[in-house]
Amino acid sequence: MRLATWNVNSLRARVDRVVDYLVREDIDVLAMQEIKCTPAQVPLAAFAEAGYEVAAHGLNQWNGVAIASRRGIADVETSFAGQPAFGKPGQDAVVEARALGATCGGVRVWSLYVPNGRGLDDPHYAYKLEFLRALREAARGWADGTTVLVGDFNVAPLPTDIWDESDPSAATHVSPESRAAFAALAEAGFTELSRRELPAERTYTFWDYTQLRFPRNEGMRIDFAWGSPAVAQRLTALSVDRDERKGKGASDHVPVVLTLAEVEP
DNA sequence: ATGACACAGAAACTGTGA
Repeated sequence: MRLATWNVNSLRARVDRVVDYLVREDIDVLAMQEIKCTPAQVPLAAFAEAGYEVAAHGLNQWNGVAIASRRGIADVETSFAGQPAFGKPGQDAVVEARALGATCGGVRVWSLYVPNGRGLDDPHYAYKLEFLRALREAARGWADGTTVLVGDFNVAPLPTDIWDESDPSAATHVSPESRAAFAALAEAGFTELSRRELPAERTYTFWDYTQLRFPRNEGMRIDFAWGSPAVAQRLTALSVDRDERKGKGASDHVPVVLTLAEVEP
């Protein structure tokens, strides 16, 4: 099975590129983040013509997560137990569209969009840390299954995962608290699968649209795949599809794709 | 060349992203 994760930065703006990618790269399951639309607005026909079903969760133009699969898509959940809510002061807090679980081809897939954090003194930062803490607690109950947690974690775990650790726009991605909250997912029994498969230096999954960040390869590695032991055992390959950042109409993130050995039925 | 922000929704700008 080939399973990918991709922050698409608007599914409606990117659907042609996304479906082209699925077909060209022979992807079975794609977890998407930042679809920026409601389920009713998802361009289902383009996926269906290519043989994919889609489950989506989106409340408005912000955030939004989805999974496309040609291996079936069952038991959809639109949040995890304990997932925190967020709201501006004076507004009701809402559990945002940042997690979608579904079972595809025998693998429990969670498409995750961890809050950015915005700034170290912003309430959004506490929300980010709480989201990662709650995810860790929920994940303890998933570790004995065939489960992957994939998506945009908005954390650059190591100094080598960012072109410049002093970039002020990435303060919430490199803070000790964010890095500790990310690393603590291992306490739930999961393993981050990309680390041993990718070169350590300057292997990024995101490049800002501005300031020639992509041609200069000034990016961040913030999209990851955590696997339960059953998934980690089946991993045969993992790569970053850097070419998807090229050209007009690209997302600012690229896909991370995993190949899992098939199990005998 | 891999190239100089993009998206959505509301309203001709603002919020958000990282």
